[in-house]
Amino acid sequence: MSGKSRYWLVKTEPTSYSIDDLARDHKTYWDGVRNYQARNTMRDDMSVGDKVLFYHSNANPPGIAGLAVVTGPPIADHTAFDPEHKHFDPKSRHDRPTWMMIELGFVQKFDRFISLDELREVSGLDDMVLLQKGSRLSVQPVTEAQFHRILEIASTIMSESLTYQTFPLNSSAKPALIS
DNA sequence: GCCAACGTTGGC
DNA sequence: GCCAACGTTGGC
Repeated sequence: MSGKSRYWLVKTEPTSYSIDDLARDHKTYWDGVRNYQARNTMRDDMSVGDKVLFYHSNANPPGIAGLAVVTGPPIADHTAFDPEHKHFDPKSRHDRPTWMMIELGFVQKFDRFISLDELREVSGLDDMVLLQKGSRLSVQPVTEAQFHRILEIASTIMSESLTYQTFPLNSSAKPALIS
């Protein structure tokens, strides 16, 4: 096992595929990525078990909606082979696929999403790829420290939401650590 | 809808 | 290899 990041962030427009869709499907192929750097990340660096922040872009507000996990290794993105498909790419051939995808499994939907504004405000996340000017990568690395900082924020959010309930706090209601 | 910041394409 | 034109991303 290499020393590369085991934490990632993926972007998706919720109108096309949201955290609720992933919760419903339990897992999904992360197809349609048509950027070489993102492709390389999926092909070369992601492995089953890696932890993933699930980000809603072009949303109101944009932000991290929950957690996912890599459940399937990189394989050819079959949508590139289908001339009828929106993401068809004639360059990609079965014997030498241009585009790859991994499979993602649902872990958790946050009670309240962590908005982009909030991510910019809190400490410890200044270096996140997501927050860099002009950053548009749809699959990007996250450091272990950044990942745990975000779980910390999510955990605070989860306990805040519990204070509105009338029954006793249930300690198991915190975000589950995936390991 | 606007538009900044990229990434890709293709003529040369 | 250069770079202008074009297409896309994604916040606002």
